Amino acid sequence: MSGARVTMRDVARAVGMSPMTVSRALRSDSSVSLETRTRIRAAADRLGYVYDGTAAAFRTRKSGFVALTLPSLNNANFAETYRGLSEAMAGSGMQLLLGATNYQVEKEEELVRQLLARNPEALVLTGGHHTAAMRDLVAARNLPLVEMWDLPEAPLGHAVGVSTEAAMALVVAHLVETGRRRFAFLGASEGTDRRGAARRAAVEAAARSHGLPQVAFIDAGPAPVSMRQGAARVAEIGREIADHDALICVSDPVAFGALSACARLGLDVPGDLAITGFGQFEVAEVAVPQITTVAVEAHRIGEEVAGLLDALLAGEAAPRRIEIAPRLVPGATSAQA
Amino acid sequence: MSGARVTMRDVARAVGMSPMTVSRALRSDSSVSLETRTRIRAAADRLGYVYDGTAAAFRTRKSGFVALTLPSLNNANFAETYRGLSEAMAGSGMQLLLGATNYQVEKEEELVRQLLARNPEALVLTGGHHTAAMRDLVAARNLPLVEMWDLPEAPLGHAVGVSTEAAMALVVAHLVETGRRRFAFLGASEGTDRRGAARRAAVEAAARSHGLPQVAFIDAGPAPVSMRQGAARVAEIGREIADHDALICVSDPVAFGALSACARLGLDVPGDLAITGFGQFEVAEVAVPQITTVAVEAHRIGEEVAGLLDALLAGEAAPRRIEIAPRLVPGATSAQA
DNA sequence: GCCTAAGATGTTATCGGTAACAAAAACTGT
DNA sequence: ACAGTTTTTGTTACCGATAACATCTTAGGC
Repeated sequence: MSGARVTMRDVARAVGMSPMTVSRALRSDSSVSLETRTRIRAAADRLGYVYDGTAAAFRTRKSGFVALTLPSLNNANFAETYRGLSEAMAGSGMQLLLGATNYQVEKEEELVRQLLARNPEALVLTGGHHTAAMRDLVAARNLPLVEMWDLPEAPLGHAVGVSTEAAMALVVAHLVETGRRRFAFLGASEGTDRRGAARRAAVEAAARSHGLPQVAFIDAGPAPVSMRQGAARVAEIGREIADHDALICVSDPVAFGALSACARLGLDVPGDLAITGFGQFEVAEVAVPQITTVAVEAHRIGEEVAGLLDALLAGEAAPRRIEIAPRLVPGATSAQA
Repeated sequence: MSGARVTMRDVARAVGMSPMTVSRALRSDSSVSLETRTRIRAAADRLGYVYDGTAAAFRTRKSGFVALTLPSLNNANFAETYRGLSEAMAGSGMQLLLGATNYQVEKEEELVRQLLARNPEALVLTGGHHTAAMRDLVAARNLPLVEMWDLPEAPLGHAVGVSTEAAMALVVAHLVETGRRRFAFLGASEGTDRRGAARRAAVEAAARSHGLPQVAFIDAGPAPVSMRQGAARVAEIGREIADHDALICVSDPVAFGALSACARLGLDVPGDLAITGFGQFEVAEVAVPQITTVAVEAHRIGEEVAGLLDALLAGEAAPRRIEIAPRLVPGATSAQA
């Protein structure tokens, strides 16, 4: 049952070979004969041997960890990026060490501290905004570093992400084409969501370049904002929301909330008001009417990050910024006015 | 920058003491005199010493990890449980090591192997169904083990979860009260989703006990099934779906998909058909009409698991099973017929 | 046959902390 | 002042895997 743990030595004894050979065999290494290898594998299974990564990490001074921060797990896009990353890294022997920041930069700093204590071989951060202390922390380590989703002009290390400007320009252009000009942006309170703020700024810039009037800002409360907040805020405003003719929402869940509230208010979408979201969440496609959104290849972001890491860990050169092109997915919530 | 790395031995030499004393001083062991401790701390700083957690983990065989498997991150309930767990464990110095199984038991086994390689001090699994090899694997380790969400009669270790029977009985009773009798269950294909299959079985049992006719099964395809699959399947069936008078969906996202499809088909919910979901996802509350669902305190499951782990890691006794009571949240999709 | 190259396996010595036990130094009360 | 405690420091022996180097086979060339 319990007893002493099974080590390579035990496996070695069982097959009458040296622990070194067992080590080589289990790491699927070249120089062990096929027969020996299968014999060792079988013995290991039989004895219930489990590889001790801690010991290996200690000896080789390689933790096998890639540390990763995400704002939240409960977000289809981040979850999908995680999947892409984890699938693409499956063969590499690296393990992901995940932490959630709940959208707070201070939390991120603390989290990164904890993650660094595990001696990760690389660090992947979501977002391009960090505390100064955090930047020092990672600079001192001199680790391969990738920021994702955002696409800073000057990344701390490398970056894989979407140009917010490009993405929001698509939305604004589309709304202009379908005849809208009085825009409002629905997102989280000032200062609580950098990514959202960047989207808003990009919308404003695009609106200016189209010669549109000032874009109104509707505050849905502190981040994270989702369906509930979107719905509540629009419900609170009531039918006056239709003084605008397009409501650009910071994300699809928020857009869905707004859409629901409109339905309850008896407003016609897109007749009285166009609504757009961001992120191509499932709810945008399934909602009635289908919500206009921007698709970002979340899974591919993960894959590209994995590719970068692969190169960086192998000491190869790698592109500093990888831009993932956003794509407009026109839905029925912004059909021709 | 860096030459040879600075170890405790170097620090010890610098202050003329033994490495053991340095070790104690840096861990703020009370048995080191204050003066010695400050002297050692100063020397460590001066020399640029960095504590090697890997070495400590290796020697003490305490990794400070709690390993955790989740079927998917992209699920509000699991994400919330993760949050509950991680928040409740924040002070304990333990770190969560997460892996996603994508709802496959074979994947779970492989994943658990990887996680065990990190010498976690406890293991938390989502679900109560595992491969035999996995059960052996964890039995051999003799680790504190908690299964969550499901509530097996005989847990491998401990369990925190919801009684599926109780939950689905609430739904069935509610539908009977509001005048429905011709039930259909919409969920993933046979054999691809244990948790879903259990819900279906529970619905059938409850229906029998109410003397209702056989519950029809509508196959939404292999797990995981979500909004898209629910919508597609109902769209495919068309208006005949209303031959039933209640559609019990395996989850809220599926229910929302079904609801959308009904809207597109011009069916009146709840007039032509009642719809229920499971899990109190945000979409259930925000959808129009609001979807009847079953609330499970996902965050609390995480907290309770953390409490259990706390006790188990301290070597204290702990309850074998903790049952979280489900609660019906009646929405408009099942209003009185 | 003999010799060399390539292939397969073995030996030794750690990596950097810390548990367990041992001992010296500093107190305590009588 | 001395035995008994308590506090502080030291010694020894690992934890389990693997890098580096050494050794033994086997195959093939001449």
